[in-house]
Amino acid sequence: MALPVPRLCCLDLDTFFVSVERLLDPSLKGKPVVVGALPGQRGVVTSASYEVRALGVRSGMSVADAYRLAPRAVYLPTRHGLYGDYSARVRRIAEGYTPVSQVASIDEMFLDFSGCERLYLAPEDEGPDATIERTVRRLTDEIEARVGLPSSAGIATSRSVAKVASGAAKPRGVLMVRAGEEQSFLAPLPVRRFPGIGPVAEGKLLALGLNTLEDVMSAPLATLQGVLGAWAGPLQRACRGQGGHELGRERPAFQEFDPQGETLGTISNERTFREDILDPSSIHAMLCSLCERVCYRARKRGVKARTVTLKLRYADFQTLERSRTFTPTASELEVLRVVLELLRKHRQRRTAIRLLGVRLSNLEVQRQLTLFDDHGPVHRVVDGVRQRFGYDALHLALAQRDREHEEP
DNA sequence: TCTGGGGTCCTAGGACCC
DNA sequence: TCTGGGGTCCTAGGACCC
Repeated sequence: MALPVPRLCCLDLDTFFVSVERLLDPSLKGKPVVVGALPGQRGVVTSASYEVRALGVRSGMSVADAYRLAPRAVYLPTRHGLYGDYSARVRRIAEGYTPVSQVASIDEMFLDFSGCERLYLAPEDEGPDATIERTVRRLTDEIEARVGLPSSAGIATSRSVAKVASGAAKPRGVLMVRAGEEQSFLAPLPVRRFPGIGPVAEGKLLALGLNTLEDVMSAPLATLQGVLGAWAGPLQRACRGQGGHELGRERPAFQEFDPQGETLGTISNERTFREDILDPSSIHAMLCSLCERVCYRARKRGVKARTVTLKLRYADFQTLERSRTFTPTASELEVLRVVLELLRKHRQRRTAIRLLGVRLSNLEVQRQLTLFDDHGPVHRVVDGVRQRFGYDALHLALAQRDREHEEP
């Protein structure tokens, strides 16, 4: 008896931020829309409608560049905090379809339909592939009907091929790459389309004359290793459609949740100034505000950080990060003290500053709270007020000043 | 009018310990 | 007077993703 064919599905919302903005303002439908920042502001495109993509606008490019290509488009600021609820609604629908799923980002998730063929079998289906394909189509239809958001999906035997397929299916498409057809599907595509190959790896491959994924599949392994190092082998196997778990970047997909192995990740906030600054009080106020923000998030998650990192970007874009590890904390005053020390010690140039950031890492779950062993009465009161009246209800006095530097 | 903000993962060198 | 490795932690930086 043949082994069951794995059926991984990558579900991806089409032009997600633009689609949500259109949901809230239907007059945007059919219009060229760029989400990112207003023209004249510092920012990059975070979502571009198909109308502006036709003009060459791509997510990631500066809004200034986008404006040159599409001056008549509607420009909207990215409203972080608005999109999460829509993402969660989509997730809940999708999770009703398979027992095993994994969230990859705010607009992308993976579903494992392996072994679900019989669950969804319909009389008209011609084989298990047709059953799964029809089911995924039903899922994207349901998302559109109930949430109002268009999506696309790719189905394949491996995670990375499913991901590439979902991109090829857009917009509003479902594309299945059948077992054994992975290589013929990937072969003609440019190398950059494969997940994990970014601008740097692309440049190296092109310099070797490797332009398509077929070139990568058939290149001698030693050649690939010469430019990509240890990653070459797993990449080549993944390009051949072999295995879904070998890529280092891909955490073992669809594993059981393991609380022991679960990493607590990092918490960071950073901010680009509207204009580069030198004024010490503005710098201080911004750092104060960033420390407040990350510590508030840490306390909400019930974690303390052992490592604090300061990020500093000068006007000419030179960027450095300096960190220090010490006893765990989630107190903004302690974090601020460290951050100011790092700044004093490592800020060598008098060049104006473009961006400041604060990151908490090496996170630890807090010990069991007792009456006298939490973050202290001040934090309890502050966090309580914020819970009721919103984050901006209270700030350290110094942080106030920096609010004048933030975008409206 | 160049270049956001939130992440993950990997590498590499040095310190330190056994 | 010379000379190990292995393991772990810390720091800095870079590639990549959405």
